[in-house]
Amino acid sequence: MLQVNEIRENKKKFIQALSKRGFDASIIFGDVLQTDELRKATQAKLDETLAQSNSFSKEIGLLYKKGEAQKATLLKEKTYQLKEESKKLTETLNNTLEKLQTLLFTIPNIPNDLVPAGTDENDNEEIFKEGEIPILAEGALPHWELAKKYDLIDFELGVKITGAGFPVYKGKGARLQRALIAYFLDKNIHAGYVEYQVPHLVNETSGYATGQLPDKEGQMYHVTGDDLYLIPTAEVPVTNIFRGDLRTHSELPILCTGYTPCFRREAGSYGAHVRGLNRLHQFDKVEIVRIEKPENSDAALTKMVEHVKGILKELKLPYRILRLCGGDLGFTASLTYDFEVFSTAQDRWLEISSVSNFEAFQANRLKLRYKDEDGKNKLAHTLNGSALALPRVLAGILENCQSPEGIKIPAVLVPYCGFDLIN
RNA sequence: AGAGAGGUGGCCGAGUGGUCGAAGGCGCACGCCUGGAAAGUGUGUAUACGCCAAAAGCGUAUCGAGGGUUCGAAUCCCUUCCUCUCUGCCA
Repeated sequence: MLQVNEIRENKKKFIQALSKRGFDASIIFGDVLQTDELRKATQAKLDETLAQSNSFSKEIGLLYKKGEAQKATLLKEKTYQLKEESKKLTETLNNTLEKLQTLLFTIPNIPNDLVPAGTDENDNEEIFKEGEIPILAEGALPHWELAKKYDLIDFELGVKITGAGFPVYKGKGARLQRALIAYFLDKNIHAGYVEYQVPHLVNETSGYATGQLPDKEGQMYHVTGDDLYLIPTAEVPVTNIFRGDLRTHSELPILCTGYTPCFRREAGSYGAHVRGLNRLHQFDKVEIVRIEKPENSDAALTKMVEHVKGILKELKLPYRILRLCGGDLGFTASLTYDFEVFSTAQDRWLEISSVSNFEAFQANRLKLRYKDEDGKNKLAHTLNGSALALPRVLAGILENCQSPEGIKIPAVLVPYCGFDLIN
């Protein structure tokens, strides 16, 4: 959520920046500023009314003490009108505030200067590429075939138990999953992130605070009996740890990591692109989250990108980094880098990580602030990224590391899973 | 799930209708004292919004949240959330 003051001060700049998303903000900004003016005026009037009524009340109290009940009764009469007025003003104020909030909720974050204009993923900018794309032997298989061949993942069993998109991992498949989680967490901890284990269901307030609600209501599984949502990413519970906090500057930056399963309804897409592990309703992910001072958030994003690069390099997976264009940028993000691993057998890139700076957008909803060096309270910046999402990393490993002898496990994972070959 | 108790500032804790944003203590900050420290002592120490160029200052709101009664609510009433104790259930 943007701050009204920022909109007022940077209206032109923001409209221009938002146009990179294909979002025309000119009308809604006008609405916002107008509504805010009304809010201010109403508030001022209300404050004045209440001030007067407060002073009368004090006087009445004093008069009673002095035993001058008659004078007090006279004064009481005067307050009735003020009361009426303040009731009306309060109602107007509440309506205005609600309207303002509703308006603000529909405005996406301002794209960073680096964000290229564009409408969809074709306009994303490739900024980095690393790792060799292996030349696979004749008859190389996509991961879902490999998973079947080596009995690693049972998709049908998941359908039986739950439904499509809920795979069952088995034997070395399950062990590899567990190894990846442990490996990622260790890498993150080593880089200074503190590990958290958080709830997998969150309340409505948390959903609003990180921006999943109301924007992506349909994407989350809703447990109606208790009015809770299954988390679509650890970002939600982890970031909400800091909801409402007022920290001191010396506490920042705060670095967190956590493993959770992620639940996504993802209605809409069919065909080969959702086969196997490509798109699931439940998958595992290790997330990193940072709370930063505004002046450091750009550098922090770079650090996160470098960190993820380091992991992929160790895994020896061919990958590239994309800078998302305005049209592909998430609602709450200001700048996002997507990591994609190359799936050789499918001959396509698969997204495995998304690293974003949300600047103050989330913090404003979260009311996450810190006291800076001058004692001023400021909104912090929040960032997060996957390090990493499991299924497509697994797909990448299966497909790129396959050989006639079997699947050769990347060396860094061997200590974690306890085997170096799947055959 | 049932019965009871309770939610007050960074923390502890007083406050049951009137100048209460809230006693007192702890903590913290700054100063005094000291050769230095401790002790002692003085001052200060919430957040949001608004007015003001800004500071100072002022106004308004906030004692879990929402609503009500009242001229006036931390204090009374209703709803709701949460915590604790006992009972029940349970990995």
